[in-house]
Amino acid sequence: MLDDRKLAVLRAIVEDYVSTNEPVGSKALVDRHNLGVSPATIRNDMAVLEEQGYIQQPHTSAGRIPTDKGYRLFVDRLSTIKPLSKAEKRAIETFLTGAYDLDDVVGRTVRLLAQLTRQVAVVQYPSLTRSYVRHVELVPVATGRVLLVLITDTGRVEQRVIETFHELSEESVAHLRALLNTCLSGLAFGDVPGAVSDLPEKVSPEERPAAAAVLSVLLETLVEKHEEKVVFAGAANLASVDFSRTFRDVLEALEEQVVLMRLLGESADSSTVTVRIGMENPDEGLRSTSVVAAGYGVGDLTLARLGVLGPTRMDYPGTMGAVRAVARYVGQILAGS
Amino acid sequence: MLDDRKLAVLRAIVEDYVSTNEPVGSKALVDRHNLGVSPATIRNDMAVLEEQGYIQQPHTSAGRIPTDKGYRLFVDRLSTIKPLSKAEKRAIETFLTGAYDLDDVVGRTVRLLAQLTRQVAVVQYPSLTRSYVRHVELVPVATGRVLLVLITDTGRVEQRVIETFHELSEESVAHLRALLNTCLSGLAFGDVPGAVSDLPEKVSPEERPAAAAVLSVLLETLVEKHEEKVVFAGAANLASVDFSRTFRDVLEALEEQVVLMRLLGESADSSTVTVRIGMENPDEGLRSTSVVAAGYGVGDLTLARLGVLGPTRMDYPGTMGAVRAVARYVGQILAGS
DNA sequence: TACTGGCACTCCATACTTCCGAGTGCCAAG
DNA sequence: CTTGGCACTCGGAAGTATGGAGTGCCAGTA
Repeated sequence: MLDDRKLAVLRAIVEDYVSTNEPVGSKALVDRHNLGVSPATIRNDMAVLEEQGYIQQPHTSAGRIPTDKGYRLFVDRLSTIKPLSKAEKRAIETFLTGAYDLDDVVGRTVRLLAQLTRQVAVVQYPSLTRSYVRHVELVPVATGRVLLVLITDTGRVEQRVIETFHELSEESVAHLRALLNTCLSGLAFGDVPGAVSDLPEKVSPEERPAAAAVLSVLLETLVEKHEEKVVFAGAANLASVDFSRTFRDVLEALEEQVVLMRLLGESADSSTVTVRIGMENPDEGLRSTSVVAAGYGVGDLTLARLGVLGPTRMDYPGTMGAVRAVARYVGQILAGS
Repeated sequence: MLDDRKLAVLRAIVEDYVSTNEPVGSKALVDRHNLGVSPATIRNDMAVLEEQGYIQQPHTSAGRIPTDKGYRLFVDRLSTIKPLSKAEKRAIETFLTGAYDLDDVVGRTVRLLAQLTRQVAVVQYPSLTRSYVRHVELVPVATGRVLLVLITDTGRVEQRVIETFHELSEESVAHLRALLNTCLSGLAFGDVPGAVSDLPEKVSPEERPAAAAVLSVLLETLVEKHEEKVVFAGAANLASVDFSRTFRDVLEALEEQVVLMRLLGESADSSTVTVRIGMENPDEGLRSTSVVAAGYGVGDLTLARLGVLGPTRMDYPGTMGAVRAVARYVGQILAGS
């Protein structure tokens, strides 16, 4: 259906359009790429490509620009991920080493990715579900209130203030803390719910309501809150691209945690780069953008995802290379700490 | 120099320009505000105001718009802070109650403020220097690495991974932890450096290097890192206003922590609202914006600042009201938890 | 002295027109 | 299947009115 030359034409159109941001015509094509044929031939090919929905013209008698479908074909079959240059790799390394806690790792990563791709970068915090409990700390902060601090083996620290309603003595808190630690230390997060179910029975009756409160918050923290945390950076890079109303929509979408989460999509295999183009995006305001994302984690374990958001008119091979590289390095950093 | 009517004219110009975003002429002025004089008289007044630098015309034969100096006079002498409506107050309350940790409080606050003012909100995390140490936790996370967790009386939790270089036994860690806690619990952060100076001498020689590493990180955490943390929200609100190149500059400035810090300015008395207009801003990219900021804290103690950034053409009374109100509520929330 | 109406003038926006050229589709010939 | 030729389309740039909001100034009035 599409012979080799037509594919070459599509590839050339995508590449030219990405770099010039102007509809590309048949003449310009034969000039810049040495396809050994005349413009008229290219025009025939383009007519076919248009009929099949891979390219379109903004108005009659203008050049062609790729459609979402065209980009999709380009990404799937016509391009290969571009490895980073030596300099870029070095930049990643120097930028990411020296991070001193998880917040810092994530923060640096998102800024790095934004800078590298000159687009908006999005990074999800590593999931807790695959982590192990390293330590649980319970600290009274006021009467009727204790602070629960949860430390994971990946160095992540979670905190919640808990209303116990009943006053708790120092000893009760200490007791509860000891109980929790012996009960939970080393446990995978997923196994925690099962392990604590009988815990209230192990404490004296007057401590029981407080223990129940602590437990309910603990479980809540584990399952609910944390898949959600996502940060982004590089919004300024949006300005250079396209503005108009789109632009406001995109910014609004970016500030919605929920949207941001969906943006990165379902977890695929670690460090496989996935691309979502234009209309393929779930969110309304992002219909004119593309998302390049990859999972990252330690070993085979995908802990979370990170990615880049930009205009559909984007340098896919380069962006995919950057995303893949950063995802790998972050994995290494996490494994090392 | 400027009689009452001229001041009234300036006020009217500011108000009209803010609400319509169009240069305001003499005729429109007498129509909308009932100053009891003719347009010609107003023109004379405007000529004087222009000569003194309070207003200017974008081009000959257009209406006048306020200059930075004009806004300054307006804010200082011609307007009063507008209290929030009942509904808005209720909104603040419902929005801020139910926050479960410091991150959450700050996150909600910044979103609330952005929504309330329809501008970009900026919130600085409460300073640590005025806090007290509630608890110190030391957890080994890998050989040669321990995690230091610092819990404050305001419920803030700080964490850092420390390279100890030497391996530490469980007992050593426990010993160090106990030592730190007895030494530091209840201490004001400012007093910590003095209190720990002789601590390395209290441990056995083989633990000493590790203890030193822990201490140096501890001190670093206390003094350096934390004044810095600032977040913002509502960038989408920038889009509606002015774009052009300015816009990119502003976004870039917002993503720089350092700039963001300077933005809020020096700490004045708690809940006194300060305004910085246009050129008064320290940062290059923000010369066409104004910042309305206030300190917040518990009681007389100013813990940090928060504020709003918008175009110089801004509803100052309303924005100042919102900032002041939010600052107060946040103080209450912090005091309560 | 302070205000007012009148008047000539300025100049920005807007709309309308013209015009160029890049790009197209189609066709007949190689 | 490819190619050169050709008539056609149409968006964007550039030029040209035109209307109206707004100004500054001045002479007249209270």
